[in-house]
Amino acid sequence: MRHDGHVTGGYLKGRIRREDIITTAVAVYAEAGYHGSSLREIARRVGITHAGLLYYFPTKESLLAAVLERRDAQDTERERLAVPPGREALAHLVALAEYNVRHPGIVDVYARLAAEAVAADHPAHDYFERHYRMARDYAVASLRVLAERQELRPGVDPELAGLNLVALMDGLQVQWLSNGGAVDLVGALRFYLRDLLTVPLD
Amino acid sequence: MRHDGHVTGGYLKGRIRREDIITTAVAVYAEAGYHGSSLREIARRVGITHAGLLYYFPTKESLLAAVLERRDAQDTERERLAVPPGREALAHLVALAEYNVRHPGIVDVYARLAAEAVAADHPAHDYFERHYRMARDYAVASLRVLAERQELRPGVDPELAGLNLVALMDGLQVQWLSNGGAVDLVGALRFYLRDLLTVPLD
DNA sequence: CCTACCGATCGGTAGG
DNA sequence: CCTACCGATCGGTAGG
Repeated sequence: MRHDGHVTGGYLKGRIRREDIITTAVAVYAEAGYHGSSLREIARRVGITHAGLLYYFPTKESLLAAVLERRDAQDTERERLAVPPGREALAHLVALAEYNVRHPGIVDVYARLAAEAVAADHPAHDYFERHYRMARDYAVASLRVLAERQELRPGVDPELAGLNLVALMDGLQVQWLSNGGAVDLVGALRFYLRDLLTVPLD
Repeated sequence: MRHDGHVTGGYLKGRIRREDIITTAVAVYAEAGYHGSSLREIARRVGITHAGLLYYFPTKESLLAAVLERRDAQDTERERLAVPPGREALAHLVALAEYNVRHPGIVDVYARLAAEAVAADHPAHDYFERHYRMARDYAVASLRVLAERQELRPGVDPELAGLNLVALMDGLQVQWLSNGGAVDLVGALRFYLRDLLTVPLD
């Protein structure tokens, strides 16, 4: 208990401050990318100095790592990716796209970082390589399940269609961002999936 | 004629130097993006100082504009985009993808710039918005032509399939770049088109 | 968490 | 095209 009557709660204030910094970093990354963002700008929005920020995250890279970790945790939580591959998983994919369309900031960071991280020496390169591989495997596995149940249109290769599904979502996001949301991202995704299946998703 | 016997050719040397600078800029953009590139690094590779580079391109932005202009000119030349929308146009798209796969550097610049230019205040923003719109219109028009000839699989909406085609090419490029070419970009594109048509492309 | 600082790098300009 | 410079900004550190 401090003399002003407030309880600091041990490390609680520190954890809140860390979360605050991460949230702010996401917003700044969305505007300027990772390389284009400065610790000073992020710190300014949080209300501390850039040296103060470095007290919580010792390097610029460690802050990026924290941003990516939190994103993974949130995705897993929200979409309950524990859902086994299959029809329900594809429905979740559409739900995720719908969520993203309502939260352009998230899409923005992601698209920007993914493109930056194409460079092999980018600090997020391995993260995105892993992320894409997992997304592809999940999509392919889901389509394989449908194929076994004869719910996939004849001639559709689960391997290639799964790769295309992930690529399509990515490409649609970039176009959707580029022209300020005029592209019907969710409609195009639904069309692709409906066209692939013999039994509609919903 | 100079005393060393060489002919400078009036403005020829200048034009060659300009081309040299643009070519070098493309390579550096591919490695570091636009914002991440410095005039000093580009100038160093060309063998002049950054102040010397600014003699040819007065600002960093004007160099970017020159890069994009040359890319457009080359695309139009190589793929003879004068080809009217239709079956042949789609075949050209596959040929372009095959060409790109053999020239990763070009894909790299493009993917990086497109993602950077998502930001409304990026100097290449308008360029990419225009580029995407033209690509979409061209794809949609081509699919409409096929639809009239009953060469499109029933149920395929030319509007959505055209949007998806452009998005797919973009998304495939990013994944292909991310994992060092292990993704079968051309195969996936061919599969998508074959699946769309009732009469094979080739 | 802050003040104060470091070395490095940036785009651009002056003046030739 | 170059030398020499400017003001601004960067990530990171010392020392408290």
